[in-house]
Amino acid sequence: MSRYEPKTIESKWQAAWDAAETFKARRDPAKPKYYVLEMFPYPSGRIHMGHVRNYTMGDVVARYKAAQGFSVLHPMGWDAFGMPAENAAMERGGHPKEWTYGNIADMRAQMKPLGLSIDWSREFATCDPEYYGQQQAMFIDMMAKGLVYRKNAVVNWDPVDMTVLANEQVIDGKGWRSNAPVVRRELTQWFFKISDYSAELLSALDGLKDWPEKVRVMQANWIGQSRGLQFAFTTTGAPEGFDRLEVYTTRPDTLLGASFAAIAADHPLAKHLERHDPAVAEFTAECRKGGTTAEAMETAEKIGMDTGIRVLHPFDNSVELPVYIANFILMDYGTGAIFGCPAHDARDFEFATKYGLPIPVVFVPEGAEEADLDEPFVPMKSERVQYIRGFAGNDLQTGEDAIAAAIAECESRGIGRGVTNYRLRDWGISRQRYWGCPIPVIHCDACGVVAEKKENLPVRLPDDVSFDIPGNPLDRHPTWRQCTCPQCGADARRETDTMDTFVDSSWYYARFTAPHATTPTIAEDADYWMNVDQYIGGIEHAILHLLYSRFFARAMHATGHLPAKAIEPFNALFTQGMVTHEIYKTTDAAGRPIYHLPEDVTTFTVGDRRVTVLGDVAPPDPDMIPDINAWMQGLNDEGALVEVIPSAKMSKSKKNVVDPMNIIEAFGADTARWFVMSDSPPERDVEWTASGAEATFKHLSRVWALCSRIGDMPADHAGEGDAEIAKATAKAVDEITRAIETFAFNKAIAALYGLTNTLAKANGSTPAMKQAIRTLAQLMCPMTPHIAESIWTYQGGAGLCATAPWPKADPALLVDDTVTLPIQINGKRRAEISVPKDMPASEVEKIALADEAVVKFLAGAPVKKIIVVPGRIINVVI
RNA sequence: GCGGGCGUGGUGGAACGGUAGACACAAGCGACUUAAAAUCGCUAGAGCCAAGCUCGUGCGGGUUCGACUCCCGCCGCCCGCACCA
Repeated sequence: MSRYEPKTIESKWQAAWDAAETFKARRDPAKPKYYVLEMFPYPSGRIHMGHVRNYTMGDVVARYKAAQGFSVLHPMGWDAFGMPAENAAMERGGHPKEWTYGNIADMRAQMKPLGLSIDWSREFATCDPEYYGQQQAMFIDMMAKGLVYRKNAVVNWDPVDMTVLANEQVIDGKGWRSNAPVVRRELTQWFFKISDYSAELLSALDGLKDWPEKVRVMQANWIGQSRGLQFAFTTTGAPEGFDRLEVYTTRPDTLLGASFAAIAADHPLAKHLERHDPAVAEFTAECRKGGTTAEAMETAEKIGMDTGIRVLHPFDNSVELPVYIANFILMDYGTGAIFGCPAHDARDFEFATKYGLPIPVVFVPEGAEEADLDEPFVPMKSERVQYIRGFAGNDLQTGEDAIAAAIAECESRGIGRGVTNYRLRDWGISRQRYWGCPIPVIHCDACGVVAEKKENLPVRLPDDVSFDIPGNPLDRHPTWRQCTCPQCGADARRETDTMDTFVDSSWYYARFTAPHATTPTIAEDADYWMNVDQYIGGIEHAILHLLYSRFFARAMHATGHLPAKAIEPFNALFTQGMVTHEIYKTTDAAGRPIYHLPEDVTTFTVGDRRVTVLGDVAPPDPDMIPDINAWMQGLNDEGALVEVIPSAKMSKSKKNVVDPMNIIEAFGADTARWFVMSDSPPERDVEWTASGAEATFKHLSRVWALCSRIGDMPADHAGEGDAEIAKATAKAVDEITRAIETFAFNKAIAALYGLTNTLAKANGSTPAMKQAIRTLAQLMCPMTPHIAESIWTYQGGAGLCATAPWPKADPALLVDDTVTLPIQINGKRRAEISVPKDMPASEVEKIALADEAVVKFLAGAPVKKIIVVPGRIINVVI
């Protein structure tokens, strides 16, 4: 066996797998299926280390499951619509389509050398008309089911780029690209009725046992269920049509602490008032102005304006409360109107203090007397407090109990009703962009808004568009909008909004089960392959993508495109950590930071100091440096000394990136794959270090050398220790199997190091050594499939290692005949003994007490108690 | 503010309530070499320069024969949400 040359063997085995169609997913009723999916990439043009880590994890699972006898589906595609393609077209010319498909080709070419066990025959991009046409068909089905609707919504509008911006695209109140002040504008937008499923999306989280707790909690918070009372105040002095004011509260128990009511600036009453009163208009404009960012919200002062309108307290019509318009009331939560209870709500307290409103106390801490408050008293709802102004019992009780009693009491008095509210709002999917899935509807003067006929799908994006003028090219296309009404046949106009790209990624997992079908899915395929057994991706998609996918699967079931079992599409979810790297920084004369790529710096140790300098410099001879501080100061004065900032997510702007292609070029894919799986647990961040990558390559070279050495052994070499080798191998099989099952890839790799070290030191018989290294190859195969194939073949393994059944550990080899038991005296380890594994406890006890070291420690003291945990430990208490 | 998570050698990290620090990186020493690289071997939590002992998993308590692990209270860091009535 020659030297370890990853480049040669990796392309060789990739070709062999291709030729054998090793990874083609086949519907095989005789086998259990396993569907493993990594979140598909956006085709930016370059793969990065995060991709390598994500896809390697999926690949380990896929290859392992295949070896376990599952029929595996492991596909790959492209989340290909979206703004960057249009931005590129605006900046550099060209067409988003060419840019996108060019990037896909580039990225595919970068991914293939990783040797992933992907069924490439199922590949698609969401911008393929065959894909988005089926998405349009489902949109039409969803319209028919009432899951789609249009309404006016306030959006962030960029007046220069003439487009709607997402909240994340608004920076300091300005458009992220145009830098123009963003205006709030009301547009008619398309929505999916995800709110129909709020309760179910929440309750079904409990069933997702194999999802990270963190993600379930984040989703639950996002859906934001609350239970409260909705009721109407009677108003006085209000304009016609506003004689009642509906409010929602989660604290109806504090109703007798009400001192004012407040409405949002966008509340219908406020809007009515602003039309007739310039002062109100000025105030509501002020409310709307504030930034939408979190910090702006945080620091914004609470302001209000007394409308002069009064509401009557529902329990006592002689009590009148003023109605304010206030900037901290949100129109799209509850009813957009509240009653304020300053004593028990921080915001209401701040507001009441500012405007000199009364602060009536409803309850006090257990055992306390009523007193004026310097700050609001807001206990946990589970805390017991003494009610003073309760109306459903002035007892010592928890807020929870009081709220339930208050709702019941109000309902019986005919004041309002108990209501469950959700923060989750309907999903606005309209985008005024070109590079997205066209919404397949038609506007007809006679018939209104009508769905396109399915036989006319896909509604294709026109190719002849330009991006030299801001705005949506579909709007200004000379002919694309022209069409005929599917209902009456008259001339009509196409919708020019396209869908949010989150729609594209909300069902791609289902499409992979039948990627070329002329319907969105095919029942038999979806039935066989769904659900995704293991989904792997970044935590950044914990909320939106996963929640939308859960909704979409339900919508697909409701429209007949997925079986009932698939309404929760992802059985298990794993969120992997990031790949991080140190950041190398110097500063220019003006003190501005300059960042440097890892390959542009050199690090060495001088004494106990780690020094990083610019350039490819040879390490200095430590003896030549009499004064390290002076020497480093010198480097600093030259501008050569680099500041090392602790590891952070790889990002282009900080230049702390390592290009996977450079690593594959230098060390091969197996090294890259092994390294990203080693050391750190997969859910945590892993730090990429040059020395680590190099060390990995050295290790693989050692395995190669070991294989070579075993290959050179004479066939009749007897050696010794075959039993120990078999045991070590069995233990490794057991350990690695369990590690992979539990996503503890770092532990699997630690065990692989262990077995390799054992074999390197062993001197077994030739057949025993060959058997052991073949097993080692199989165990390595999920992480480093190429070198595994080479070793497997070289050592006489039959067929491909990738298709060989996973090794099983003989249980008899996993238990040792004798065990070493530590002996503790009063919980401190003092000695150890070796005993046969099934020796009765009483015998063990005797031997332990007779042990020389134990006798010495006991020094004749009486033994109070002795605990023998079989096979584990002995503890002597004196 | 609310919610979730984490704190172990120089570093990444192991450890069903049962020998803390597996495995690896970095480091040091040695062998081979004219030399270096590569390779191989050894050392390594801290302290008492050794056998051995003492102390050690953020801090303080508790439960237990026994606690990195479980419970209570602090401290620190990370992440998510955030004017949600």
